[in-house]
Amino acid sequence: MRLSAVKGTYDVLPDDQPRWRALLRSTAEVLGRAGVDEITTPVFEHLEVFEKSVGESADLVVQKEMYTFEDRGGRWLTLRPEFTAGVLRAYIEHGMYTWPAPVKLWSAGPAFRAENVQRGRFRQFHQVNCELIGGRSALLDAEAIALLVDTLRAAGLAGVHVKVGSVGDVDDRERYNAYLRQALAPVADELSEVSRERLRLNPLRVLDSKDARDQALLARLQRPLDLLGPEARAHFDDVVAALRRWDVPFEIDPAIVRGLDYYRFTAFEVHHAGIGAQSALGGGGRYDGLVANLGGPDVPGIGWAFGIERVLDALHGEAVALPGRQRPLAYLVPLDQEAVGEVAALARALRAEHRVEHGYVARNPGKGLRDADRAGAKVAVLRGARERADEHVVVKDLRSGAQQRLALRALAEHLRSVERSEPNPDEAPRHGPESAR
RNA sequence: GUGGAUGUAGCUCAGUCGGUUAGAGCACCGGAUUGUGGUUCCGGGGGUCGAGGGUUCAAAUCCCUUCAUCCACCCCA
Repeated sequence: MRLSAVKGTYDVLPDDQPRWRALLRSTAEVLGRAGVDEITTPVFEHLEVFEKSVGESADLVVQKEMYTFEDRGGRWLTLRPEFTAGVLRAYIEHGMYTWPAPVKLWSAGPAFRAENVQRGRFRQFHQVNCELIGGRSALLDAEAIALLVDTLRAAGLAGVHVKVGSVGDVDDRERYNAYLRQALAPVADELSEVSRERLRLNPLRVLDSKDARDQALLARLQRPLDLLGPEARAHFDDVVAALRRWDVPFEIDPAIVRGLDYYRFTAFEVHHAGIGAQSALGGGGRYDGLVANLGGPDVPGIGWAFGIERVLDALHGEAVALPGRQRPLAYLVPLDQEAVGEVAALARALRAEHRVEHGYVARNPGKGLRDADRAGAKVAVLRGARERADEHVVVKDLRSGAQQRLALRALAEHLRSVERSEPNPDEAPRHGPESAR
């Protein structure tokens, strides 16, 4: 049987690479200006890193969807299903709690979950992750949300919908769960099967129901936001005030819910309408207590992640112009055997400044120009016996068809002027978050 | 784990009352054009019709099984 990529994995082909690079470049720019430094952590960690991060309530599902294996040394290792746990492990391991707070870190790379695939959901997927660690201020919550929005905008996305809510503290959550059980008990028979099951296992998640009748029943109920304690309420109000002051567009979602229970206070999601059922581009929240769970000091933090595949999907849907594969400025055609070596040496010199390709076997001009055309070059440079006689090359502009004989030593300057007159789109400066607004 | 749709050339697809050597467009190679490309014209290579089994004189087509892909459910760090 023919070999194929593993289910849920895929290849990023050359034509797609510039889109990835552009997204990561603008991300690094926006986050860097905000004082967020990049950190790269391993793609696998000790199983315990993820076990401890999800805590006791480690949903069986969550465990089941981790790629865990035993290595030859008998260590139980897990391919990261998310970034936060690994980044916090590094934060603790390197004593970053002694650095001036807050410590701001971002990362990008693959993550792995053994899920069933559908649009926007893969088994190896890629995320950009950002953590602001070591501060309780609501300004950090607002900054995190603003950075997520700014990053997506800098990537060129317009149609992002930001939902902000709060899951409160531990007491708030317990209180709301109790309220839900009590409020829904009388109408349990009218709930969908899925929601009845959720009510039993994890009442909060009933709020996520996609069933219209469920939502009708829920409409009369109080939302988590309505039952927040005074501390969480004040924190949330501060976050909202900061976002409004900064003109960050968002809507309050009083029913926002997180699957894992390490989240405290602020929770947020960013959605996009054009990417199918998995409409979340990303999301995040505050996780006071997580660092302590992982064996570090009791340091609070807030973080988010977005899915690179989903953002690229959304960009495609918005028909945002994205760079394609880079094309050579010049393609050098050897017209005889001796010229093969000559153009190779010439290309090597010209590559100090430009993308230059060349043929590896002697071609007649017809074939050679076709090669140059297919390579997508702006100009073709021909070299054969006639040119060798007086140290010239023939330079042909493949767009206009204009052709000239040029002294070999004048070629570099000529190519420079071609490049100046029509810069490669991939090298053109991209707009920043300001111009995207 | 569940449901639906789809699997035919490198890519996008046509081809079902079962009936010659299975087609198109794009891509690729060659020629028209042995020192001038991209347009055009002519020609060519390329197929276990996802796989296995069955029915039939005859299967891409009908039946069974299986695998894969996509979308959705479930779940969602």
